[in-house]
Amino acid sequence: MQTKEEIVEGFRRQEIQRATRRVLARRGLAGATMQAIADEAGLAKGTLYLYFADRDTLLEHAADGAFSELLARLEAIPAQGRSAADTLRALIAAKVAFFEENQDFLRAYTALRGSCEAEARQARGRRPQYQRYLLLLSSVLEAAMRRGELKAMDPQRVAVMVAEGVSAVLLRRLDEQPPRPARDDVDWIVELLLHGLTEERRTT
Amino acid sequence: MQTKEEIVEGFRRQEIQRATRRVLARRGLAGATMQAIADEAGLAKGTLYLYFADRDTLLEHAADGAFSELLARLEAIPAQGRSAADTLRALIAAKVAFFEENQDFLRAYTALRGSCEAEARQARGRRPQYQRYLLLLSSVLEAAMRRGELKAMDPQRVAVMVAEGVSAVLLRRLDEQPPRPARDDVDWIVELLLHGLTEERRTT
Amino acid sequence: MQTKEEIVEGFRRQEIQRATRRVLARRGLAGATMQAIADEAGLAKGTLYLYFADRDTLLEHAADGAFSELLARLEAIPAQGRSAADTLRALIAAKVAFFEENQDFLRAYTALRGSCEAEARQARGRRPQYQRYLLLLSSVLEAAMRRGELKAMDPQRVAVMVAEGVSAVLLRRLDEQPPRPARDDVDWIVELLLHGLTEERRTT
Amino acid sequence: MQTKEEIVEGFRRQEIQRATRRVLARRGLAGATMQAIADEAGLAKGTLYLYFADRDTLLEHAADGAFSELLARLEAIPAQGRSAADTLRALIAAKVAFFEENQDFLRAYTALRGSCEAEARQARGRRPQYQRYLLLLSSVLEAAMRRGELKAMDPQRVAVMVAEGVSAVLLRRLDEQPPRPARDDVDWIVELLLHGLTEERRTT
DNA sequence: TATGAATGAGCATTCATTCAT
DNA sequence: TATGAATGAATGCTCATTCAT
Repeated sequence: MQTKEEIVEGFRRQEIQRATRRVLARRGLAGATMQAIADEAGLAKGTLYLYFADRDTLLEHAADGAFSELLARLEAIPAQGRSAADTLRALIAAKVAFFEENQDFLRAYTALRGSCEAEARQARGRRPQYQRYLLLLSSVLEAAMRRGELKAMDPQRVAVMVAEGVSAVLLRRLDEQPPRPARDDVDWIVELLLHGLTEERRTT
Repeated sequence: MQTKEEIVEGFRRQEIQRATRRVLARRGLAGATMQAIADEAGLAKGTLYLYFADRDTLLEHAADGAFSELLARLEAIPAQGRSAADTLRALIAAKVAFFEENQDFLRAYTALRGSCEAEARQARGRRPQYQRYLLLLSSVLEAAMRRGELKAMDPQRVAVMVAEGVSAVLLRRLDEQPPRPARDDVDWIVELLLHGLTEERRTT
Repeated sequence: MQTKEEIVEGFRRQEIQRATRRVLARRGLAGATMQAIADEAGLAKGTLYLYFADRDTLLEHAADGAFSELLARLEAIPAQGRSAADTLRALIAAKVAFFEENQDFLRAYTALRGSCEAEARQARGRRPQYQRYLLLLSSVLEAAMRRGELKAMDPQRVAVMVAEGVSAVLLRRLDEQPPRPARDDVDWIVELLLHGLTEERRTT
Repeated sequence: MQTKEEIVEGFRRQEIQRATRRVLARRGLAGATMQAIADEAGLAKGTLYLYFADRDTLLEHAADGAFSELLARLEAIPAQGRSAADTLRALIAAKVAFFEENQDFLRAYTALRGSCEAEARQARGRRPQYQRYLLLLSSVLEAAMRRGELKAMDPQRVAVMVAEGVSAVLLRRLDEQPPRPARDDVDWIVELLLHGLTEERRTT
């Protein structure tokens, strides 16, 4: 616990990451030049290199930072003593809120996935936040399946589908003009996920 | 109908677009330089500018071309005299096949969405293929709803969710090593979409 | 023999090399930026890269070009039917003239030998002009030794000493202000090389 | 004689110069960044500026330091009561030893001569060690000439030739792989310098 | 004195775009 | 129409130098 320096360094890194996300949001991936980021952060270009090895690394960390925050929020949601439906609803609502708040950044983020370099590194490290997110989802699903609340299905695959489906819907929604309040969609999505499209007659 | 010239021009444009997609697939967005595309197309760099105003335009058209093809395939699927479930299955299967065939290009394509310029233009034009795709989906859904095969829900929103959910799952699946045969997932996805996660007892 | 293009390319390369040598002479190694060289050549910076892969390569070729010219002059000197002393005198005189003409460039050139990259590549290819130069010298010496005109010594080592000694003297002389006419030194150097420092009494 | 402070300062300067030479030897001119030198010296980058005005100055002093050492060794060789041949042999042997010991540094040093700034300053100051070295050599030569041991020639010019010839041979030898023991060459060089290339018949 | 975080000018290099042929 | 040599703006990155502590 080497205080002062390490803490200051941590803050600087955070600030730079935040600035990066703002630039990414405002000007897109191509517009996120080191100069633009430095300006946004109120630092000199060279200073960025004291905290991040190169542009790719910085961009990656900027994304990681955002996803870590989302993960933190999701992991703070207690699953205990709640129905799967409620937990799912809570998780999705949190995600919706997060996407609303970070919509600009997320829009640009999609682009990162196409950059060769970044992807190569990702392929190795496999963005751990994402794995933990899937783990979180699938364990909630699995528990509910074991309790008989949900159908027995492969929880991992379902987790991917839920995660990605929701992300994609939310992401594409960002393109809509004007954006309608995302919160409206939570019930909707949950309903679809739980009961599907078919009108089913339930036994009395 | 201004024959010869226009037709030749059309072919050239197609060829260039295809070359662009191949390069995009092989080398990523950053690697898709005008020189690389020209080489792939067997043309000189300058010639590309006779057919497309600039790089952004070319990239956009290259993407449009691919999506037009997908759309053509989907629109060729007859909805008449089939259950909604079957139609949905057919549509999804076609999409899965398309994603399989174009996986490399699609991987790179995601990156396009981060470029400022392209997005600005997109925001205006709103990629018409996508709109038609949604229209196709939602009309299938709406018809089924009217027939009582599916629950009454807002068909537009559901269309978005289905479209995006499926796309996202398929897209992310491309990162998996080794990729498992996508066809396996069709049933799976259809089941989830139609019946949801909940174990429902159906009336006899 | 693919005329036009290849010839034009050859000329351009020559021009660029010459410009490089002028810049090197005027502003030193550190001052020989790509921009400075481009300006001197009356070209755009980017154009240089059409002819040379990178700065290091350009610098190396610039040097090679100069030495090739020196070598050509030396190889044009006939050794046939002349005394070793005369041939040696002619070779040294030619070298002196060359150093006079290229003094500024040569001053800067010394620096190249310190650059890691360049040296690494040199270590492999061992600057062929230099090898040929040594070969030329040592074969002249060897022939004279066989004829009994010169003492029997290892001609290779002597060649190195003569080559380097003369080069070094001429090189360092360039620093002298004001430079005295180098031609004066030819006799001097030849005398030293042939007879040494000792006052010897020759038999009648 | 302002003790303490001045002495400590002197030591620090020496240490920094030595560190600089080590870095220069190990990493070349371009690799000798202020950071690398500071690390090698175990100091902070900023501290270097307390002892040397800027990088150029430091590099120059580092070189001067090495040459001062060489000069000290050479000046310690007594010329009294020895033949010119012996003295010359001793001087050359000492130089050979010095080149052997400092070969890495000397290799890098050559590069310094290409830097504009350094050269400009050098042109003015004319590296005093070099002048003293030439003086040393030429006075030895002159004395021997006066005693009739050596031919009457311009001792200054001969000194330059001897100094430079030997340096150059030794310097280029550093490039040879594998390096043969330099000591072997002393006799060789002395023989050439004293008696030249010509086979002379000496009177009885 | 000593430090090292911050600076920003400067460099090599790339590549979309133009235009004379 | 087609070409590809030439362009030069723009970018990522380095490193000598400064200065608040």
